Amino acid sequence: MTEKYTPQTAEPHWREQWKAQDIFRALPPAEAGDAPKAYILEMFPYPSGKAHMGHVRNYSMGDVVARHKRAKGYNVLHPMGWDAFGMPAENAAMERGTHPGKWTYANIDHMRGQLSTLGLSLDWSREFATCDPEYYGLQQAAFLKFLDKGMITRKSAKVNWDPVDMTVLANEQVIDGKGWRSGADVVQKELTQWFFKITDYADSLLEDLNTLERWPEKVRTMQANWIGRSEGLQMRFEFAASVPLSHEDGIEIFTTRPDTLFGASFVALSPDHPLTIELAKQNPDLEAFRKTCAAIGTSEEAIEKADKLGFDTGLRVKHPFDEDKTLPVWIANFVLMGYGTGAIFGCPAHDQRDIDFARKYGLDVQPVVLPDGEDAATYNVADTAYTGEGKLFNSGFLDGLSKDDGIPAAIKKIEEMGLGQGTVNYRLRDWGISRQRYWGCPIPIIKCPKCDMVPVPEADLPVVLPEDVSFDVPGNPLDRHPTWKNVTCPKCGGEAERETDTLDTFVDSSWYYARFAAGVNNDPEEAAYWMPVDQYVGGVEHAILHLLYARFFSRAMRDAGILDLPSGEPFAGLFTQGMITHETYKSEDGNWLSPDEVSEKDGALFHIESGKPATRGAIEKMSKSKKNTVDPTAIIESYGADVARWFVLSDSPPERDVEWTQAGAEGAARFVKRVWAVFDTLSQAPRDGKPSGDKAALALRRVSHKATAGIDKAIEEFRFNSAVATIHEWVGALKKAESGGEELLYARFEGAYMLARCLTPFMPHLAESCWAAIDGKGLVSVAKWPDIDQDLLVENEVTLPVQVNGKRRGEIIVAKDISKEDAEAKALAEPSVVTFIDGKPVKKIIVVPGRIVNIVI
RNA sequence: GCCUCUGUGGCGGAAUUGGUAGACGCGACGGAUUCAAAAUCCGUUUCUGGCGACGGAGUGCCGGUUCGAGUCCGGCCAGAGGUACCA
Repeated sequence: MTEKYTPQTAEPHWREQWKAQDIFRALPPAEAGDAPKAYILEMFPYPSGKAHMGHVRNYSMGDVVARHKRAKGYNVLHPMGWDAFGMPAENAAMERGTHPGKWTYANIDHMRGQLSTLGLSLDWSREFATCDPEYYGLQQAAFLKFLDKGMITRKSAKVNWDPVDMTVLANEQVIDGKGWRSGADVVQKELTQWFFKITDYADSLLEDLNTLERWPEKVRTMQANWIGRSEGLQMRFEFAASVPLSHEDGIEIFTTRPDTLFGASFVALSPDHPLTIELAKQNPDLEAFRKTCAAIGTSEEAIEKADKLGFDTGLRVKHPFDEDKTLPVWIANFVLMGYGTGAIFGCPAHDQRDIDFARKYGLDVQPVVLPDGEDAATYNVADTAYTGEGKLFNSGFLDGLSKDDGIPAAIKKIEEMGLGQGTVNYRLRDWGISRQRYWGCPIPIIKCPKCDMVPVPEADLPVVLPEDVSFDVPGNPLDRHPTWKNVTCPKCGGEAERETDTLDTFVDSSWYYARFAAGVNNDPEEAAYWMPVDQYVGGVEHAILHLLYARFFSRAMRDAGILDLPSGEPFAGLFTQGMITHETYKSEDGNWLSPDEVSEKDGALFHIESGKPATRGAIEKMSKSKKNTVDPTAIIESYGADVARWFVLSDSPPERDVEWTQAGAEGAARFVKRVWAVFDTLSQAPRDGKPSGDKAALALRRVSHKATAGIDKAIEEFRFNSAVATIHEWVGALKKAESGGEELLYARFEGAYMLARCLTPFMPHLAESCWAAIDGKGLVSVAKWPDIDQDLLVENEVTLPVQVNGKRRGEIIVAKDISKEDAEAKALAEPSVVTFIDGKPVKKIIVVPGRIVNIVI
């Protein structure tokens, strides 16, 4: 041992070197030469205050990919910025009286400091925050372009309204129907709001999922289901008797199961259907029913999980195929206004929600699909709807048809009758972007009593948020700001008001990747060069909303002529990572305790400070409220950034959750020492050598070359935990080879020379120190990935397991290319196998070359 | 509720295309070193029967396909993520 490795001094040293030599700056297209480009991006953080271990994991993974690409000769863009608008800043303003901007920028400064200690190979020159006026000004310009191109519309939508705080609440701020601060009953309020017409892109967003080969299958499936394209029938049920209503023609419904029309037993309207509203004006009981439904909430989850509620309007409609039959019209809380026409027909026998409803309110249940093997005379449906395949019966002209044939037949008939037509429907709704909040991007619109909605002239952009606001009074400060709000109309010069709503923060994160790509000069050509992102990395919780919005926005930017991206797809490769979890503890009185406030004595847990008993809770996602967060800074200070990085990349596969443990961190620290010990003994090692016949040397060289190939592949396939395991084995092999002949020592040096470079993506600081210890040229962070001798990867002998009736009974060592016959013969001669065959006749022998021999008796 | 995913030793997990289940790490246990400890190094470690040789069982549960299933199919159970105003 010559020198001890101390991360506390080595890590800052190397970071200074990287900074001084500016090695992580992406080259402009003109300087890149033949190097292919690689745009590596991790989802940028919300500056909530402190970086957490989830950030460490996310950015460590991205950094592995970025550093690996760089070593493979790519021109890499790996930027970082801040998703800086959002509710927590306003909450902080209300709680502490600071300005949201001040709070946000202070957080950014702190978190930038934390992230920079991780040794990430980031190009900081492109950094921005979405709350920078330069950024949101461009966003406002894009908004106006979209408006001009007809991609934006205004319509009414519901919000959660807190009548005490006089403010709009997010769904997560509504707890059991009450406002989180005021505790008041939340009511629903209709507001006219701005919408991006994402539904115009529904087909493109759905179809192009097929082109995203480097996206996880599950994300594509989730998005496809979210878009929810379904072919069906939109048709009218005519009223049985004429009614004094504006909807005198009847009720338009949408169905995906027109084949079951003969099983219809009711028609149901959404509580928000225009007809419902009209009827409620004449009927106080119905109005009361609507209020009951509204109290359930606006989230899909709340509506779907609520008990089925119905209200009989007393109206009746005609069955389209049976003149003698009429159906009752109900209002039902499970019918969503946002989907289809806001009205359905109910076929209880073949739809679970319909049967729940029918059983509750005593409505008819008429089966019309007969499962195979059932008797038409006796078949019935109890409380579980039958949704499977079968033959239609009790269905007039549809009798005997399958579901797939019955659907077009029913549609054809309805079309001939002039009652409706086959249509395509989407679950996807337009994207509501208006928020009644201060800390967001102002919508660049001026509301003029004469000219209506007037875009802010381009020369007046950005519309900057006013600084002089207070949060003493609830509600949106923009709404009561005297000078900012009141302006003159750019069109007529008359008195007018600004739109005081701001944009949904999802808008900010829907195009930041393009802003990074465009570089400091916001050059469209540079954006075209870097786009699309080659590898995007982030949490799986964004699988639907953020990723769908970003896919929409890049298409909209393309079609508005803002971004040159023919495919419209922003992310060519996507990886979704799991969360970091940690153990939780609770005190006697049920309060959360941080794990280091708890100790164990004689098998019992207790709170150190009070001495009172404590209990261990579940292992959960790290969160402040559960007091189970681990501060990355403390870890970095005591163990070094490499240890933190190594830990979050070890053990768990990247897509799965990983539990933070103290023991795991210590294990990582121990490994750093082991690696250093290998390099520390190499200063005297021979630098030159030749491949030779020395057995031990050859074996070690095989290990090194195989490991390098394995790590290379593992990184490309996002199996960092496998790469870590391989590095462990490799270091173990190098360590064992400490003494030996000249040839072995050379093989050891060669291995170390390769290892330093393979280690760089994972533990870049340690790798630099190792590289320096063996006189590597320059910085290892810019060294090329090691070359591999392919000959060393091939084994010529393999061990084949031999099974008898599928159970492993022995093994044989054979040449790699042994013939089936020889393998059979050798397997049959193996003594342990012979015992099990026990003289019985062999029925069959399966030989899978290079894999296995199975003898069936 | 609905959509998606996950489930393997004491723990995190590995297992290529259906082909030796438990790589690698953590922990635990035993040993070496040490006056002692820390650190380090070596060994054992799925459960179970057996002194042993060697068996039996085993990848959330129930069933199926196959020469062969952690992997494929059907049905359950449990947990996680999303559910359109958290980011």
